[in-house]
Amino acid sequence: MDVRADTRARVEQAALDLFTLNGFEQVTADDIAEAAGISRRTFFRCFATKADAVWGEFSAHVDRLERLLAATRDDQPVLASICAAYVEVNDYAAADLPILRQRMALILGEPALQAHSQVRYADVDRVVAGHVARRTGQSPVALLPRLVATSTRAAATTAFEVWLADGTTTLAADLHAAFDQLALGFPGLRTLSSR
Amino acid sequence: MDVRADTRARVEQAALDLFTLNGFEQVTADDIAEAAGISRRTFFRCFATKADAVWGEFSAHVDRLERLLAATRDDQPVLASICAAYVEVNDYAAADLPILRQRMALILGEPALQAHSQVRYADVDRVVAGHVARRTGQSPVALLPRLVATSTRAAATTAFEVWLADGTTTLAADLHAAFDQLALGFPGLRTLSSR
DNA sequence: ACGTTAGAGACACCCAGTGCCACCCGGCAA
DNA sequence: TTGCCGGGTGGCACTGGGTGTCTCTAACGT
Repeated sequence: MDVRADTRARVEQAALDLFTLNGFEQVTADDIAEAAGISRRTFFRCFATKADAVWGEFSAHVDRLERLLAATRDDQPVLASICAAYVEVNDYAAADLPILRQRMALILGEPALQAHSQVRYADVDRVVAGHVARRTGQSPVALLPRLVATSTRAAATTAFEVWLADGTTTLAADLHAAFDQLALGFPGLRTLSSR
Repeated sequence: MDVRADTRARVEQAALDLFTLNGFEQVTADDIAEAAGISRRTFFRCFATKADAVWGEFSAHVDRLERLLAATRDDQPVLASICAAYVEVNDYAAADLPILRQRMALILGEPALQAHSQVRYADVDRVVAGHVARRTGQSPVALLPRLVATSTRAAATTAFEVWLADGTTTLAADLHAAFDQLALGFPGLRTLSSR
């Protein structure tokens, strides 16, 4: 199983490189298997779908987000705690940033991966909605918890897009900028045509 | 082509009913074709994918949303104009509500359709972001236009979920409730544990 | 009556994903 | 050494979504 984890990482990198080079749709499972030196069947044992090869250990990130939210203090505004948790969970070492860029460029750029991402985001939303529900005493399926969950995730995704496209900003800074707009009801909309 | 549109509608209804009854994944394209009395190949000429059969004339809705946004007056707050446009474009006749419920229950409930929806939503987001960009003089790909687009869409989707789950509320009322929370920076978060 | 053309079916094909079985190899008891 | 066992692997066949292509037919104008 040590070998197994190693294989998984090797397959993942091969897939990432092929997807980046040729586009997600153009790369077949056979291509990845061949590049990684395994059989097609083994590829699908490492990753349930082609798309999963791009997401790495995402469920671990969701678990970490959940723990971070559970550990927040109650005197902190709800949105601030969510923002801090998002920043914390996306605090990568400088050495890991290139691979993060590669991953996110695929996820945000390839239609098939955008589609798949919705399923992953649903897990994130459940966690955030649960946090808001706990803090406000509402049901997790009520309007406010759900709305906060989806719109904070929208903020995070948008911050990622801007970070990816710009290249000069910090992910943490972009996340804070997006959350600030959201928490204040889009004050940027009130300074019209400032250009 | 009169026949064509007629066929399309018949196929769509057959697909909708089969999906509702047996689940999206369980129904094959052959099943739908047989139920509609056409060949499998013809089904895929009516709808590019199985998922598209659920969405009907969605691009027409997006076009209508775009026209509604273009027609808004500039002295109206940006968020208010977007909310009004969303309400307007989702103003169905009472007779059409059952089929809308059926459609949305599938889209919001079936994982495969949730995934597909992301691609459709991207078109909506482009339109809304363009509107915000025009109103604020910013680039459509800047943080604020994108953020407003994604979070208003999140609000609309959440409103749909609540409307669908509740059954006693009006879609317009739920949309307004969600947009109000968003526009005011979630005032509901400040009345903690009111239960 | 004649070609023309769009819609439909038939068929072959590609690829994602799954179930099943056979194999190989390291460990372990007799 | 022999035999058994269990996990990782490959091979293979199969289902199902989606596409390209050919053919047929039926409506159309002249």
